[in-house]
Amino acid sequence: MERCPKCGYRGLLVDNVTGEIVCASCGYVVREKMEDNKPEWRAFTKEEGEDRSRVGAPTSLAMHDMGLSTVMGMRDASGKALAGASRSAADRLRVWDKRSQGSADRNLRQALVELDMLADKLSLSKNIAERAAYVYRKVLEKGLVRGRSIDTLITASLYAACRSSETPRTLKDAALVSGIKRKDIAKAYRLILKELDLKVPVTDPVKSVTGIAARAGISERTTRRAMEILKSAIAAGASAGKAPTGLAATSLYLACVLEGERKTQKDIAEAAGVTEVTIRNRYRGLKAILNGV
DNA sequence: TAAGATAAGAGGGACAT
DNA sequence: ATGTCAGTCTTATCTTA
Repeated sequence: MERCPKCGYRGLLVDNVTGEIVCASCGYVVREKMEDNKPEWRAFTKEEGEDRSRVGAPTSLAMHDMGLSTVMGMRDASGKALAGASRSAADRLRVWDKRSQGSADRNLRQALVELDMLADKLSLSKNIAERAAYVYRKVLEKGLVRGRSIDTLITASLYAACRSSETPRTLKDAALVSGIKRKDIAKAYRLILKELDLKVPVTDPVKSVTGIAARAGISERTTRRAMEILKSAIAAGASAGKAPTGLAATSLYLACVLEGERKTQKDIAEAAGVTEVTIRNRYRGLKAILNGV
Protein backbone atom coordinates (compact mmCIF):
# COMPACT_ATOMS: atom_id res chain seq x y z
CA MET A 1 0.00 0.00 0.00
CA GLU A 2 1.40 3.30 -1.08
CA ARG A 3 1.65 6.24 1.28
CA CYS A 4 0.96 9.87 0.57
CA PRO A 5 4.36 11.58 0.14
CA LYS A 6 3.06 14.67 1.88
CA CYS A 7 1.28 13.47 4.97
CA GLY A 8 2.07 9.76 5.01
CA TYR A 9 -1.55 8.67 5.02
CA ARG A 10 -2.09 5.24 3.54
CA GLY A 11 -5.33 6.02 1.73
CA LEU A 12 -4.79 6.98 -1.89
CA LEU A 13 -7.70 7.14 -4.23
CA VAL A 14 -8.39 7.98 -7.83
CA ASP A 15 -10.48 10.69 -9.39
CA ASN A 16 -12.46 8.73 -11.91
CA VAL A 17 -12.80 11.62 -14.29
CA THR A 18 -9.40 13.21 -14.38
CA GLY A 19 -7.46 10.09 -13.53
CA GLU A 20 -5.61 11.94 -10.80
CA ILE A 21 -4.49 9.93 -7.83
CA VAL A 22 -5.02 11.85 -4.65
CA CYS A 23 -4.56 11.38 -0.94
CA ALA A 24 -7.82 10.75 0.86
CA SER A 25 -6.61 12.59 3.91
CA CYS A 26 -4.94 15.77 2.67
CA GLY A 27 -6.02 15.94 -0.94
CA TYR A 28 -2.47 16.03 -2.26
CA VAL A 29 -2.28 15.00 -5.92
CA VAL A 30 0.14 12.11 -5.97
CA ARG A 31 0.06 11.52 -9.70
CA GLU A 32 -1.58 13.49 -12.47
CA LYS A 33 -2.59 10.58 -14.62
CA MET A 34 -3.10 6.90 -14.18
CA GLU A 35 -0.09 5.05 -15.46
CA ASP A 36 -1.71 1.70 -15.80
CA ASN A 37 -4.89 -0.09 -14.98
CA LYS A 38 -3.65 -1.93 -11.95
CA PRO A 39 -5.90 -1.15 -9.04
CA GLU A 40 -3.21 -0.36 -6.53
CA TRP A 41 -5.07 2.41 -4.77
CA ARG A 42 -7.38 2.07 -1.85
CA ALA A 43 -11.02 1.60 -2.62
CA PHE A 44 -13.67 3.95 -1.38
CA THR A 45 -15.77 1.42 0.44
CA LYS A 46 -15.48 -1.99 1.98
CA GLU A 47 -17.41 -3.43 -0.90
CA GLU A 48 -15.10 -2.06 -3.51
CA GLY A 49 -12.15 -3.12 -1.44
CA GLU A 50 -13.27 -6.68 -1.73
CA ASP A 51 -13.57 -6.45 -5.47
CA ARG A 52 -10.73 -4.34 -6.70
CA SER A 53 -10.64 -5.80 -10.15
CA ARG A 54 -13.66 -3.65 -10.82
CA VAL A 55 -11.90 -0.40 -10.08
CA GLY A 56 -10.75 1.46 -13.14
CA ALA A 57 -11.96 -1.13 -15.58
CA PRO A 58 -14.17 -0.04 -18.44
CA THR A 59 -17.82 -0.19 -17.49
CA SER A 60 -19.81 -3.04 -18.87
CA LEU A 61 -23.32 -4.16 -18.29
CA ALA A 62 -22.25 -7.05 -16.16
CA MET A 63 -20.01 -4.93 -14.01
CA HIS A 64 -22.64 -2.32 -13.60
CA ASP A 65 -25.04 -4.90 -12.28
CA MET A 66 -22.46 -6.33 -9.97
CA GLY A 67 -21.77 -2.92 -8.50
CA LEU A 68 -25.46 -2.41 -8.17
CA SER A 69 -26.12 -5.45 -6.09
CA THR A 70 -23.38 -4.66 -3.62
CA VAL A 71 -24.61 -1.13 -3.22
CA MET A 72 -28.15 -2.21 -2.67
CA GLY A 73 -27.14 -4.87 -0.22
CA MET A 74 -25.47 -2.30 1.89
CA ARG A 75 -28.51 -0.08 1.89
CA ASP A 76 -30.99 -2.80 2.58
CA ALA A 77 -29.51 -3.56 5.96
CA SER A 78 -30.94 -1.51 8.75
CA GLY A 79 -29.36 1.02 11.08
CA LYS A 80 -25.66 0.67 11.53
CA ALA A 81 -25.11 -0.92 8.14
CA LEU A 82 -25.29 2.58 6.78
CA ALA A 83 -22.04 3.40 8.50
CA GLY A 84 -20.13 2.27 5.44
CA ALA A 85 -21.90 4.73 3.23
CA SER A 86 -21.64 7.64 5.58
CA ARG A 87 -18.00 6.91 6.10
CA SER A 88 -17.24 6.87 2.42
CA ALA A 89 -19.06 10.17 2.09
CA ALA A 90 -17.02 11.51 4.96
CA ASP A 91 -13.81 10.33 3.33
CA ARG A 92 -14.63 12.14 0.16
CA LEU A 93 -15.64 15.17 2.07
CA ARG A 94 -12.27 15.34 3.74
CA VAL A 95 -10.58 15.44 0.38
CA TRP A 96 -12.81 18.07 -1.09
CA ASP A 97 -12.79 20.16 2.04
CA LYS A 98 -9.10 20.56 1.64
CA ARG A 99 -9.41 21.33 -2.01
CA SER A 100 -12.16 23.88 -2.01
CA GLN A 101 -11.52 25.55 1.36
CA GLY A 102 -13.71 27.71 3.47
CA SER A 103 -17.27 28.65 2.74
CA ALA A 104 -18.12 25.80 0.43
CA ASP A 105 -17.79 23.25 3.24
CA ARG A 106 -21.35 23.12 4.35
CA ASN A 107 -22.58 23.28 0.79
CA LEU A 108 -20.48 20.27 -0.19
CA ARG A 109 -21.47 18.25 2.82
CA GLN A 110 -25.13 18.70 2.08
CA ALA A 111 -24.68 18.08 -1.64
CA LEU A 112 -22.73 14.87 -1.16
CA VAL A 113 -25.24 13.44 1.27
CA GLU A 114 -27.98 14.17 -1.23
CA LEU A 115 -25.90 12.73 -4.05
CA ASP A 116 -25.37 9.48 -2.21
CA MET A 117 -29.08 9.11 -1.73
CA LEU A 118 -30.00 9.95 -5.30
CA ALA A 119 -27.39 7.66 -6.83
CA ASP A 120 -28.67 4.90 -4.61
CA LYS A 121 -32.28 5.42 -5.60
CA LEU A 122 -31.38 5.48 -9.28
CA SER A 123 -29.26 2.36 -8.92
CA LEU A 124 -26.21 4.10 -10.27
CA SER A 125 -22.68 2.83 -9.93
CA LYS A 126 -20.03 4.46 -7.81
CA ASN A 127 -18.33 5.62 -10.95
CA ILE A 128 -21.29 7.72 -11.95
CA ALA A 129 -21.66 9.14 -8.48
CA GLU A 130 -18.01 10.13 -8.44
CA ARG A 131 -18.39 11.72 -11.79
CA ALA A 132 -21.39 13.68 -10.57
CA ALA A 133 -19.40 14.83 -7.56
CA TYR A 134 -16.68 16.01 -9.88
CA VAL A 135 -19.17 17.98 -11.96
CA TYR A 136 -20.64 19.50 -8.83
CA ARG A 137 -17.21 20.54 -7.64
CA LYS A 138 -16.76 22.41 -10.89
CA VAL A 139 -20.17 23.98 -10.41
CA LEU A 140 -19.02 25.26 -7.04
CA GLU A 141 -15.78 26.58 -8.48
CA LYS A 142 -17.72 28.48 -11.11
CA GLY A 143 -19.91 30.00 -8.44
CA LEU A 144 -23.07 28.74 -10.05
CA VAL A 145 -24.72 27.93 -6.73
CA ARG A 146 -25.48 31.49 -5.85
CA GLY A 147 -29.22 31.92 -5.89
CA ARG A 148 -29.88 28.32 -6.82
CA SER A 149 -30.83 25.35 -4.74
CA ILE A 150 -28.13 22.87 -3.84
CA ASP A 151 -30.46 19.93 -4.35
CA THR A 152 -31.40 21.05 -7.83
CA LEU A 153 -27.78 21.47 -8.85
CA ILE A 154 -26.57 18.19 -7.43
CA THR A 155 -29.44 16.40 -9.13
CA ALA A 156 -28.58 18.09 -12.41
CA SER A 157 -24.93 17.15 -11.90
CA LEU A 158 -25.92 13.55 -11.45
CA TYR A 159 -28.07 13.67 -14.54
CA ALA A 160 -25.17 15.20 -16.45
CA ALA A 161 -22.94 12.37 -15.24
CA CYS A 162 -25.46 9.86 -16.56
CA ARG A 163 -25.72 11.57 -19.90
CA SER A 164 -22.00 11.91 -20.41
CA SER A 165 -21.46 8.25 -19.63
CA GLU A 166 -24.42 7.16 -21.73
CA THR A 167 -26.24 5.64 -18.82
CA PRO A 168 -29.92 5.71 -19.69
CA ARG A 169 -31.70 7.70 -17.00
CA THR A 170 -34.34 10.25 -17.88
CA LEU A 171 -35.07 13.63 -16.43
CA LYS A 172 -38.28 12.10 -15.25
CA ASP A 173 -36.39 9.47 -13.28
CA ALA A 174 -34.28 12.16 -11.68
CA ALA A 175 -37.34 14.25 -10.86
CA LEU A 176 -39.05 11.28 -9.29
CA VAL A 177 -36.30 10.38 -6.84
CA SER A 178 -35.26 13.92 -6.01
CA GLY A 179 -38.67 15.48 -5.63
CA ILE A 180 -37.52 18.33 -7.83
CA LYS A 181 -39.53 19.41 -10.84
CA ARG A 182 -38.39 18.06 -14.14
CA LYS A 183 -38.09 21.46 -15.74
CA ASP A 184 -35.97 22.81 -12.91
CA ILE A 185 -33.53 19.96 -13.27
CA ALA A 186 -33.49 20.47 -17.01
CA LYS A 187 -32.77 24.15 -16.58
CA ALA A 188 -29.90 23.53 -14.20
CA TYR A 189 -28.59 20.78 -16.44
CA ARG A 190 -28.47 23.09 -19.43
CA LEU A 191 -26.73 25.69 -17.35
CA ILE A 192 -24.10 23.18 -16.32
CA LEU A 193 -23.50 22.06 -19.89
CA LYS A 194 -23.05 25.63 -20.98
CA GLU A 195 -20.95 26.91 -18.13
CA LEU A 196 -18.66 23.93 -17.85
CA ASP A 197 -18.51 23.53 -21.60
CA LEU A 198 -19.44 19.90 -21.14
CA LYS A 199 -19.89 17.76 -24.20
CA VAL A 200 -22.36 14.94 -23.90
CA PRO A 201 -23.03 12.39 -26.61
CA VAL A 202 -26.46 12.41 -28.16
CA THR A 203 -28.60 9.86 -26.40
CA ASP A 204 -28.60 6.65 -28.35
CA PRO A 205 -32.12 5.22 -28.37
CA VAL A 206 -30.72 1.73 -28.95
CA LYS A 207 -29.28 1.83 -25.45
CA SER A 208 -32.71 2.37 -23.95
CA VAL A 209 -34.30 -0.59 -25.69
CA THR A 210 -32.96 -3.25 -23.36
CA GLY A 211 -34.11 -1.54 -20.21
CA ILE A 212 -37.60 -0.90 -21.50
CA ALA A 213 -37.88 -4.43 -22.82
CA ALA A 214 -36.92 -5.83 -19.45
CA ARG A 215 -39.49 -3.73 -17.63
CA ALA A 216 -42.22 -4.67 -20.09
CA GLY A 217 -41.26 -8.33 -20.06
CA ILE A 218 -40.48 -8.59 -23.75
CA SER A 219 -38.57 -11.55 -25.12
CA GLU A 220 -34.94 -11.49 -26.15
CA ARG A 221 -35.81 -12.26 -29.71
CA THR A 222 -38.27 -9.41 -30.07
CA THR A 223 -35.86 -7.05 -28.37
CA ARG A 224 -33.21 -7.81 -30.95
CA ARG A 225 -35.73 -7.26 -33.69
CA ALA A 226 -36.60 -3.91 -32.16
CA MET A 227 -32.96 -2.89 -32.21
CA GLU A 228 -32.71 -3.71 -35.88
CA ILE A 229 -35.81 -1.72 -36.62
CA LEU A 230 -34.49 1.18 -34.63
CA LYS A 231 -31.13 1.15 -36.35
CA SER A 232 -32.62 1.24 -39.80
CA ALA A 233 -34.97 3.99 -38.69
CA ILE A 234 -32.04 6.05 -37.48
CA ALA A 235 -30.17 5.33 -40.68
CA ALA A 236 -33.18 6.62 -42.58
CA GLY A 237 -33.06 9.82 -40.59
CA ALA A 238 -36.27 9.31 -38.66
CA SER A 239 -34.73 10.15 -35.33
CA ALA A 240 -34.09 13.85 -35.81
CA GLY A 241 -35.65 15.85 -33.04
CA LYS A 242 -37.55 12.90 -31.61
CA ALA A 243 -37.37 11.80 -28.02
CA PRO A 244 -35.04 8.79 -27.77
CA THR A 245 -37.25 6.91 -25.34
CA GLY A 246 -40.24 7.39 -27.60
CA LEU A 247 -38.34 5.91 -30.51
CA ALA A 248 -37.07 3.02 -28.44
CA ALA A 249 -40.55 2.28 -27.13
CA THR A 250 -42.09 2.42 -30.59
CA SER A 251 -39.49 0.10 -32.07
CA LEU A 252 -40.34 -2.37 -29.35
CA TYR A 253 -44.02 -2.05 -30.06
CA LEU A 254 -43.45 -2.54 -33.76
CA ALA A 255 -41.24 -5.54 -33.08
CA CYS A 256 -43.93 -7.05 -30.87
CA VAL A 257 -46.47 -6.71 -33.64
CA LEU A 258 -44.14 -8.25 -36.19
CA GLU A 259 -43.10 -11.07 -33.90
CA GLY A 260 -46.63 -11.72 -32.76
CA GLU A 261 -45.83 -10.94 -29.16
CA ARG A 262 -48.92 -9.63 -27.47
CA LYS A 263 -48.09 -6.38 -25.76
CA THR A 264 -50.32 -3.35 -25.75
CA GLN A 265 -49.17 0.14 -26.47
CA LYS A 266 -50.04 0.88 -22.90
CA ASP A 267 -47.74 -1.82 -21.51
CA ILE A 268 -44.78 -0.50 -23.42
CA ALA A 269 -45.62 3.15 -22.90
CA GLU A 270 -45.64 2.61 -19.16
CA ALA A 271 -42.39 0.73 -19.18
CA ALA A 272 -40.75 3.45 -21.23
CA GLY A 273 -42.21 6.38 -19.37
CA VAL A 274 -43.86 7.91 -22.41
CA THR A 275 -47.51 8.20 -23.38
CA GLU A 276 -49.39 5.97 -25.76
CA VAL A 277 -49.96 8.94 -28.00
CA THR A 278 -46.24 9.38 -28.48
CA ILE A 279 -45.92 5.76 -29.47
CA ARG A 280 -48.72 6.16 -31.97
CA ASN A 281 -47.15 9.25 -33.47
CA ARG A 282 -43.80 7.56 -33.90
CA TYR A 283 -45.51 4.43 -35.08
CA ARG A 284 -46.77 6.16 -38.18
CA GLY A 285 -43.38 7.44 -39.25
CA LEU A 286 -41.59 4.24 -38.38
CA LYS A 287 -44.00 2.09 -40.33
CA ALA A 288 -43.55 4.25 -43.40
CA ILE A 289 -39.82 3.73 -43.26
CA LEU A 290 -40.07 0.01 -42.68
CA ASN A 291 -42.30 -0.38 -45.69
CA GLY A 292 -39.62 1.15 -47.85
CA VAL A 293 -37.07 -1.43 -46.67
C1' DT B 1 -60.86 -3.62 -24.65
C1' DA B 2 -57.11 -1.96 -27.44
C1' DA B 3 -56.08 1.30 -30.69
C1' DG B 4 -56.74 5.60 -33.31
C1' DA B 5 -57.99 10.54 -33.45
C1' DT B 6 -58.33 15.22 -31.91
C1' DA B 7 -57.53 19.29 -29.13
C1' DA B 8 -55.38 22.25 -25.75
C1' DG B 9 -51.36 23.42 -23.30
C1' DA B 10 -46.36 23.36 -21.74
C1' DG B 11 -41.52 23.82 -22.52
C1' DG B 12 -37.59 24.74 -25.24
C1' DG B 13 -34.73 25.63 -29.69
C1' DA B 14 -33.98 28.57 -33.80
C1' DC B 15 -34.09 32.80 -35.58
C1' DA B 16 -34.89 37.60 -36.07
C1' DT B 17 -35.34 42.01 -34.04
C1' DA C 1 -32.54 40.73 -24.26
C1' DT C 2 -37.17 39.68 -26.08
C1' DG C 3 -40.64 37.85 -29.17
C1' DT C 4 -42.35 34.84 -32.68
C1' DC C 5 -42.52 30.48 -35.04
C1' DA C 6 -42.50 25.59 -35.92
C1' DG C 7 -42.29 21.33 -33.93
C1' DT C 8 -42.61 17.86 -30.00
C1' DC C 9 -44.69 15.73 -26.19
C1' DT C 10 -48.31 15.28 -22.64
C1' DT C 11 -52.94 15.04 -20.80
C1' DA C 12 -57.65 14.37 -21.54
C1' DT C 13 -61.58 12.90 -24.05
C1' DC C 14 -64.08 10.80 -27.68
C1' DT C 15 -64.59 7.38 -31.43
C1' DT C 16 -63.71 3.07 -33.90
C1' DA C 17 -62.82 -1.89 -34.70
